[in-house]
Amino acid sequence: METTMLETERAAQILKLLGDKTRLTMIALVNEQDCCVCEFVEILQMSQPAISQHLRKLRDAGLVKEQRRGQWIFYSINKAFEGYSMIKEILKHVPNGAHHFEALEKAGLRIRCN
Amino acid sequence: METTMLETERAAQILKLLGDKTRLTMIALVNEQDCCVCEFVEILQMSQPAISQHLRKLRDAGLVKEQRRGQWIFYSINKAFEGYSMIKEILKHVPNGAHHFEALEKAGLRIRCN
DNA sequence: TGCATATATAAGTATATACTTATATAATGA
DNA sequence: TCATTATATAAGTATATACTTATATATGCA
Repeated sequence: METTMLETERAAQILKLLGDKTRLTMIALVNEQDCCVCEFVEILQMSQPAISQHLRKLRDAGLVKEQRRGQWIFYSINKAFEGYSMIKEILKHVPNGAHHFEALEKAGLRIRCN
Repeated sequence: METTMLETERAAQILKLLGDKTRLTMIALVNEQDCCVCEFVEILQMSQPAISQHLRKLRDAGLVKEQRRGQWIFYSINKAFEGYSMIKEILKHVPNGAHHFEALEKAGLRIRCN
């Protein structure tokens, strides 16, 4: 696994984005699988505009990508992002996002679209 | 090297502290060697109170330790900090602090005290 | 076409943050 | 003891941040 070096200022920008519980959880989630906005809302128990605003920050900075599938917009982690290797390391120290999806599945709230 | 897991909220707190160029540079510096306040001031070209206030945040959170040596107070990285293993990984992606000390040395501004 | 659902954006607001200047505290050395 | 140096703290301020509520946009479906 390669280690991409970042300028200090660039690294600080990325760390600042991750330095918020909501966004850090979001990244842990998309690191597991693609996730649509309404799923974020359900998992994080926050208002839809609040979720959208966090996602915009992550997308604008390039950490995540968005893709429309029908009426839903799915977010995924951007593996081409220059900070991706640092993010992956950070995520090794943070609880995995998978259990959130399992809980959603149990509650029947997981979106399935093709 | 061990990987200490953190709660998401705790990890976010730490990342937020590192999500500032000044503090991230400070951590990169103390990861190399102990550093006193006037050296931080010289290297970072910021006012002494601004430096002290950043150091207080890092110390209060446990990322760094302080130790008085005569008239100087030296700061060092706290290897016993629960987030230390994550920080070490992050620093692999960030420019090393060593060149700053070399520049100080050249300028004759490095403090030597025992 | 028209309504419902999913998402984004805009505007407003309370709080947090990173500085500034002024001052306090602590150690050194004449 | 007094002046100097190193550092911390306090108070003030401008800006950034993370929400809120209201509204706009886009898709799907009857």
